[in-house]
Amino acid sequence: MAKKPSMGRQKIKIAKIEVKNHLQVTFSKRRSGLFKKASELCTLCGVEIAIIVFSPAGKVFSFGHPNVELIVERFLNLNPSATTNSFHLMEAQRNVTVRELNMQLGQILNELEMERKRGEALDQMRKSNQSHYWWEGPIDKHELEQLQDAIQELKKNVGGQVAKVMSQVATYSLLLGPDDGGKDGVFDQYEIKPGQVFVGSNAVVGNNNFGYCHGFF
Amino acid sequence: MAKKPSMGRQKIKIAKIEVKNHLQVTFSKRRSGLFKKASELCTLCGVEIAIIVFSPAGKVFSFGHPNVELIVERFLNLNPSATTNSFHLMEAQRNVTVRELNMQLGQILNELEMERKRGEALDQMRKSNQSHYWWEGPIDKHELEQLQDAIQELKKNVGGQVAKVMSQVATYSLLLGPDDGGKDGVFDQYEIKPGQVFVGSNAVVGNNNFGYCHGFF
DNA sequence: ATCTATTCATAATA
DNA sequence: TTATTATGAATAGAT
Repeated sequence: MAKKPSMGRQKIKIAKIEVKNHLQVTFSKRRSGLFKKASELCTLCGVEIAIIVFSPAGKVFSFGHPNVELIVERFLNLNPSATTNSFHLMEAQRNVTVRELNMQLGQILNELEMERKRGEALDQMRKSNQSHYWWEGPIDKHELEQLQDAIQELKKNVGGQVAKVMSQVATYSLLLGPDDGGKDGVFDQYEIKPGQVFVGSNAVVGNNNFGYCHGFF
Repeated sequence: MAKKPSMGRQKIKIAKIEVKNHLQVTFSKRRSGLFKKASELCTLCGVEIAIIVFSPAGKVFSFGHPNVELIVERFLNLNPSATTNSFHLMEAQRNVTVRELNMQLGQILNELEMERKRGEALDQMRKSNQSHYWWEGPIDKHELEQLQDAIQELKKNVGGQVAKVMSQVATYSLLLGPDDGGKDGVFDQYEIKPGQVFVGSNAVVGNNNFGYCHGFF
């Protein structure tokens, strides 16, 4: 039997591999190689990495330390640009605004409740005024004072609340800008079948323990 | 001059490099190597990749083809779990909240309107009593009308915003599908200084043209 | 950043 | 997919 000396690794041109089968093999090998390099970088340098790969076959492979989501989240938060950006900014802003609006609404409701109760006094008064000349009788001045105070309060408090709310709304509008209609969700042309989940690492030299990985090896 | 035969590449243990300077050098080299591998994988296999690296120094480096955001977005959309998920939950809750806020607003506005009318009645009453009673206050119809206008404005503006927000949220929820509980936002311990932007690729063998890259080399 | 001597990754093949 | 092996590439250490 003659030896069959493999040609060993041959130099290749970095260009799209056309032979499907060949491509699949190369993809598999290089993907695992890439993930291994990533894990080594994590361990050696104590960095945090996320890698997401969409294969032409429509599979998703990902590697992440400590996990993809965490890193992606961080990236999106501190990278206010493009699509992501408007979305996240909006999120944050809306969050704040809604919360505050809610609080103020609560206050307003309280004010209204108070006003309504005092308003009852007005009703009573008017009723009694119908039956006789109110300015002649021993009118309950106290009630009227209360009512006046109530109105003043309403004006002060509710008016203030409204002003606050309005200014917030104005700010909100400013931040959001003139309703860009906002595009939502991006969709890919692939048929997506999530890769299997892989937890921990094997086949990785060293004592790495990377928590999260899709389609590793 | 005697030759100085370098030891060449030495085998290293895959473990955290402690010598800071050394670590920095290794990080730099391996990061560029990783990105190069990634770009080659893109070209060879026609895949789409995003890599995000948080250095211990708090810098962010990223590589993406066609760009990081697109891929990350896609990943999050088809991977509604963990962190991502908190978004959904938050969205849903907010959806409810906004809806309720809207209702409350409506009610409040109605009630304010009623109170306003009552206030007018009081005003009339007070006017007729003007000459007789000292407790006349500085409350007048005009001010109440201003308040009404303010409320009207509020209704218009806030109402519009709420409607927009709600429709967006609804669309978002639909796209993302049903929620399944999740943890909340994550924050990192690093001081973040975004890396420099790099567009295009150099030092990459072949004719790759990757559109987006942070801190490449 | 540059230079080797080495280790490591992987193309070809089975 | 896994294994083999000869070779191309990446890189640790030093400059």
